[in-house]
Amino acid sequence: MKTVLVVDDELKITRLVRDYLHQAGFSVLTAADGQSALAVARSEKPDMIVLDLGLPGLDGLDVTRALRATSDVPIIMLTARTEESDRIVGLELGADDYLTKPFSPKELVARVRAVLRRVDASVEAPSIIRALGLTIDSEKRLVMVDDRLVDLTPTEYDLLTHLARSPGRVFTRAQLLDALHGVTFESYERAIDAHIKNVRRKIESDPANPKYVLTVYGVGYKYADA
Amino acid sequence: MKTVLVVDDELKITRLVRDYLHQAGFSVLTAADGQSALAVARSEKPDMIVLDLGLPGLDGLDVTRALRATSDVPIIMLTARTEESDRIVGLELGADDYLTKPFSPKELVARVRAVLRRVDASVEAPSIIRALGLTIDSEKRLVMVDDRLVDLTPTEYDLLTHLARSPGRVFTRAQLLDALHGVTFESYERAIDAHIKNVRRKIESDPANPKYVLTVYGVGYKYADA
DNA sequence: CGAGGTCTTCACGACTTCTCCACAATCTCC
DNA sequence: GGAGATTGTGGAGAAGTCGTGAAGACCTCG
Repeated sequence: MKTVLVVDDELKITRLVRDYLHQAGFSVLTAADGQSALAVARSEKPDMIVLDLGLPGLDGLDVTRALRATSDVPIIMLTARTEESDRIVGLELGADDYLTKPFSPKELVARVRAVLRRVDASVEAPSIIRALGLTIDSEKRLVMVDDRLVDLTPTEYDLLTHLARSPGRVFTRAQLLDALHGVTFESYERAIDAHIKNVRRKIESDPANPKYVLTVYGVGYKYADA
Repeated sequence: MKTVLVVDDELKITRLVRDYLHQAGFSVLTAADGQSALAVARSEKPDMIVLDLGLPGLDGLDVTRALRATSDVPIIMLTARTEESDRIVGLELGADDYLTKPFSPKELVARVRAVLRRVDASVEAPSIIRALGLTIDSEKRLVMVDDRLVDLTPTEYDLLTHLARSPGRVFTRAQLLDALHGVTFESYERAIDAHIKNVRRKIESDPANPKYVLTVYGVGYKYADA
């Protein structure tokens, strides 16, 4: 799966973009300023970066320059309509595409796909996930367990989908919270347990001996892989 | 594969643009003056035309007029920064986008893609949609529910059509706003709720228990699929 | 510039879901 | 088997979400 780093100081925008990209099947990281963008880019090595030019402190052009010194990760720039000269400088620095704000998120997803396709041909997100007895249709947001349709709340759905996308992979509670809320929030990790309980009650025939959503003692949870 | 005709009298520019478009996977034709541009456009029927306005002899606006008489091939205009009035005339004549010189070739490629995507998307849409009890004739913009003709406002019509084109698929409010206006922030997502309410009042026999336009709690809305 | 229709925004109540807690059950390791 | 840590679980209150009527902003056309 491809990872996209989204950098913008407006929470509303990062959230919107994250949701769209996530629904399009990308794994999404976010950062709100230039410093942390560079840090995340270096440690996580995303497959592409969506970068707002108008950042406080280290701005988007600085970030582009810093990145380009060591990497040719594809970059899509977001610019306010008035920053035409910035845009041109950005393209000269090696950005791959740009969008002016306000922009359509659908358009952004299309551009992200287009840029990634240019780099690597295999970028189509499967909208149907199958794992053991489970089938998830992410367009319709339907979950079937052994051909039985299950009714899940939004959080339960997101949690189960996240686990089932990577069967066998173990997630900590912190990672799952992050997947549900985007930001690693100061919050009660054991809220995850409550959602796990509810998911199990709905999909497991014997919730006390789960077949699908398994506990990894001392670490977290995973979806079964065989 | 899509074919693009590039018209410019400066060889340096046609060559640069040709290379970039070619690398982006397009087949490229070139012409250096208005006369030959028209000739090539007629014989080769390119999928889109990139046209410099400042041509010797028959200029870009003349070419646009001549083309528009018989075809609606998408046109992207290239203009010098000073020719603002030309640009406006060009857009009125039916150009699809424009770029001012000097421009970044990457940017041009992005625009070519965007314009082609727009055109393709509108071609795919079938003109009559049937879904459950609903029939939509998108040429006449008529909606029938159980053989009863319903009078919808433009926004209501667009909203319902968007939902009904993909029965069962869940749309977020942001996606629906995007579909209605192409933009999603700078705007109140719950405006969608108001339109949903109005649509339901017009098409549902019991708006409090809708059969067609359904709420997906915590996510958005969908059109029923079974 | 005014009238009619349309769209956006707001505020409130009804409802659903999430979070958090306390305690019980279970697991790990010695 | 026992001690300590970790996880399961029911339930209550907090937080979030949706439906709705009403008010005003915003067209658009005569």
